[in-house]
Amino acid sequence: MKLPVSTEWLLHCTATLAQLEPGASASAAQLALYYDVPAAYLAKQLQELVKAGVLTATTGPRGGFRLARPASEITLLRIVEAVDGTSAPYECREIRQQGRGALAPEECRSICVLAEKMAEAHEAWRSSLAGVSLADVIATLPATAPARTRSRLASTRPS
Amino acid sequence: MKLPVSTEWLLHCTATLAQLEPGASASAAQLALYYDVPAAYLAKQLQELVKAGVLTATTGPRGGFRLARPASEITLLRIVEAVDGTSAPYECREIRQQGRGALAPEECRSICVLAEKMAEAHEAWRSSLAGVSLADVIATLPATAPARTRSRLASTRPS
DNA sequence: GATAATGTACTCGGATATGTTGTGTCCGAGTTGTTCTGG
DNA sequence: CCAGAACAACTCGGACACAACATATCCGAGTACATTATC
Repeated sequence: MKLPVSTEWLLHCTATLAQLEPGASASAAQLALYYDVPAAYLAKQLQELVKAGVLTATTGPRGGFRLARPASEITLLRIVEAVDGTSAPYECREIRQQGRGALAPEECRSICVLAEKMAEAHEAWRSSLAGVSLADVIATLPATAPARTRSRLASTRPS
Repeated sequence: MKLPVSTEWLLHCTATLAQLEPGASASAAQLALYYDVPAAYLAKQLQELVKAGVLTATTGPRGGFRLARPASEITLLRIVEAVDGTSAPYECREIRQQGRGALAPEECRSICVLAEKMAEAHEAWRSSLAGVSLADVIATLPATAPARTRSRLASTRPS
């Protein structure tokens, strides 16, 4: 069970975008320089966030990505699931109905206990992440952080 | 973020072993037939559980695997982590200290907020699984289940 | 008949191929801001 | 000086290789039981 490395990139990138002035945007190249990560791959992942409705993208000069919603409405869960997918890590394939020990179908009307417990654990994980928004994350930073972030990010803009 | 398919196999296999009489054991080949899964691969994974101290193995005829501890002391977390490893799915690589936006080391004395929240979510997941033991799982089964499991499992023994 | 040696069948354990998914890269379509030319 | 058109640079978006891990398989080392021969 391992999350893609790009998960960290996108969590930080969205947190960075949340510190921009309303209406401002940053390009994939800018963010890649800001964190020293592969630009093309980062762009590919940012597109996933666009599809998930977390970000919006504008093409052309001065374009880039920005938050599609207020930071307070974007949870860490939305971001993580946009990158990694919404499927649960444990997938019940009903092996209790296979092989010599196969149970009768009528005995399997209720969900397998093991699958249920694994699903509960996954839900606990989801709830934990759903309880934290980007606004919460920004709130923990020093008051001077957003201004510095904007300044340093602007220095990565070409020309 | 995806758990190996063998996770389901081993959860069911350990639950099956928990239904055996004290001292009895089942071989990898038996369990493979019982659930209709690849025997060699299942054996490989069962070895991981032995290394993790969840099971003990005895070689030779009438040998096989059995629980190394009482079922009440074996949590689902132990089993899952024995199969998949104990490392957290989110690995913080401190990208906040890289690139143009790199923070000063003295600003990074405390853990990154994002890494902290991801770790909390993982801990919620672990706690959920740590709260369920094999004994709890067995307790939810009908009272007639263990006897039937033993009977069907015995039918997979060779000769 | 009891005992000891022998053989056999079964068991785990580790070393070895293959497929799928994450990782990384590249190039093309589209849009915006700029520049140049003509009125 | 102003307006319009052409240009150029920057942007996203999707299509194309590479690598690592899960999956699947095989064969060898070791052990306990059953058998057999001997005393």
